Amino acid sequence: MNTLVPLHDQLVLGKRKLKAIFGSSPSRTLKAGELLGSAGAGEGIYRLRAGWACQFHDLPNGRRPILDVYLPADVIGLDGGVHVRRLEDVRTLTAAIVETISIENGLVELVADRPMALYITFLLSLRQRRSDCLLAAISSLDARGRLAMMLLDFYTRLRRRKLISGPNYNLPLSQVQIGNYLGLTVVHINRVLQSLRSEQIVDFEKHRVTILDLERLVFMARNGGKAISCAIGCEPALNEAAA
Amino acid sequence: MNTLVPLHDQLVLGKRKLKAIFGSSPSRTLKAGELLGSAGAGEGIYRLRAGWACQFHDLPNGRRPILDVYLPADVIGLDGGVHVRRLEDVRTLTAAIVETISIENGLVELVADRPMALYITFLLSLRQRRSDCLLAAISSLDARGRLAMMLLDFYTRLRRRKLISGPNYNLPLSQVQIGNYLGLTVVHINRVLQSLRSEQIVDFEKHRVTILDLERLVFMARNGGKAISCAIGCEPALNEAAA
DNA sequence: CGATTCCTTGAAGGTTGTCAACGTTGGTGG
DNA sequence: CCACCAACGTTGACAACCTTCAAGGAATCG
Repeated sequence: MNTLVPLHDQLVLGKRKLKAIFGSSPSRTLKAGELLGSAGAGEGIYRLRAGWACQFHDLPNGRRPILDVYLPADVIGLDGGVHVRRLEDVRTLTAAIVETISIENGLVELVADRPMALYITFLLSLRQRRSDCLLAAISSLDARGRLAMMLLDFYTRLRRRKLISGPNYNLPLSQVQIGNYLGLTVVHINRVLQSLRSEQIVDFEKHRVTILDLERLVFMARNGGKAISCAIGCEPALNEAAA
Repeated sequence: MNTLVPLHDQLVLGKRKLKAIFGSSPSRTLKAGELLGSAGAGEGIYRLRAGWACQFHDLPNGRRPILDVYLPADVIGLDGGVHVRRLEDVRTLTAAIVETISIENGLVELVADRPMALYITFLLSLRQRRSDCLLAAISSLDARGRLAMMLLDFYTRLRRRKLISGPNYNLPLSQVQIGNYLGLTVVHINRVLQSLRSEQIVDFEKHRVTILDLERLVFMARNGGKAISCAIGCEPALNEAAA
């Protein structure tokens, strides 16, 4: 544990460096629904200066589940920087400003710097962690639990970045897209959203989320929708390591 | 694309270096069901020289979904190498031999070498890709599709590493664990497995998988269980970029 | 041999999907 | 300004997939 502080310092340094590189990179303004990798053939590395984006995964099935949702300040495309093939595509959900590192071997150069290499592995593990949480939620929570998880996730991420301060935020996903993200159908999403509103837990209207009862929302995101009479240890705690 | 070959060379070099480091690291022999990170307090980086392992995610719910399954030669714990907190734990599924890089800041040192840093990001993106596929399967395939996906995934991974050559392999997961991996219950896994056997598609008995009809299995892993009368483009193709 | 875990089977019920229709919204062009 | 269109939201009825509960049998291990 004695080497933990220098590690942290290196991460901070790497973060700063990467930010500087993105800052001096060309930035584009995109409208809602545009592909991030539209221009060139090769994959790039992106950073959302503003706006939301999301990552699809095309199935031969015809379905297009959403694998991840990116918020302002997120870095996109670090995975896949080494791969050749591409099953996914990333699209903006809103109008957005994107900073791009377009060099084909961008990752090769970034990784040459040790703090930045560390920070990149850190970012990759963050994305992995998001996938893990979503996966856990989808495979073991019912619809209400998943919805609660999603709404809380966006809420805490926005809050941590100081993009919001109150109990409400803008969620630029249609109900169809929410369904594709959570592995449910529109119809069901709609019904669950209504029941959540009628129970004064969350309100989602006109792409505007208002959290009415944070405690119950947290509880549902952990335990699923059906009320479980829990004896011990159900005190909701919202602490997340903000490394 | 002109810089692609050197990138590939660097990856090969990084792979070799990492393998060498693991080779000269202490290796332990574990029995089935043991924690990988049992000994020390800090997290380590592991490599399975032999045996299977899997990663759980504890939910306050009481459930323990399985997030990933590791096969021989897989590297474990690169994600989380930077994190402090830990929601997951990794356990062996069989008796196993594990090579360990136990240094608290192992990742910091590894990343200092550029080819190795690149290879590590490559490994991280591989794991991410597995999560993405599993997520896509769980959120948009029915039980038969998910099971087909899983069985095919292990099959191709083992085949690519030349650990098997025929149409059958050893799968050290109980039906309960398969359920936790695919987001289904034991009972249903059991029924679906039986129907797959009765239809001469796959046989799973005594932890032994035998693929009887690869073509139909691939089709189900892509389109789900219910027979869809597809007009065009349903020729199953098993090509995967073996980067 | 006992004990535990695992597999198996049945019946009943619930959460979710499908289908279909209609209302709403927002943008576009005449 | 209005008509049109497309995407999105909403609602109901019904079916299907899957879960839950319960119990008995098989396998594994000390």
